[in-house]
Amino acid sequence: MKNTREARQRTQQDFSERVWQLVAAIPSGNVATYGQIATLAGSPQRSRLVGRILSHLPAESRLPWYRVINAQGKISNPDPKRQQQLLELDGVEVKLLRVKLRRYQWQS
DNA sequence: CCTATGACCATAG
DNA sequence: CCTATGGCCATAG
Repeated sequence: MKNTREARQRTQQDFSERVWQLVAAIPSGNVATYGQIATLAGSPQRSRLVGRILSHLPAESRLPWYRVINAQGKISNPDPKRQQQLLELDGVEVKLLRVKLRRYQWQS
């Protein structure tokens, strides 16, 4: 298995596509964690990259990025107000930027 | 190459 | 509950 720049980019592209696919599959009313998405996408170590990928979505994207929060159940988006509002439209309770994972975490 | 910086995470105190 | 720490990975300078 050669390790060319192209090959590396391809695997990262694959990862991104899986992330998009998985995020799109999170049902309304549920949330997932960055680590959960990374694990389901096949790379448990890349939770950080999941956040990066979501942060780079085009503004007009219809992907429900706001359904992804951190492992503590907390919104870690630097601009959390919009995310909280969108989650509440889903019927998810948010208190002090926090969601009860026990209740809302996506059981994939 | 090295350092700094993230929408992260688990663990320890 | 909080902060600190070490680990992780990709990108930018």
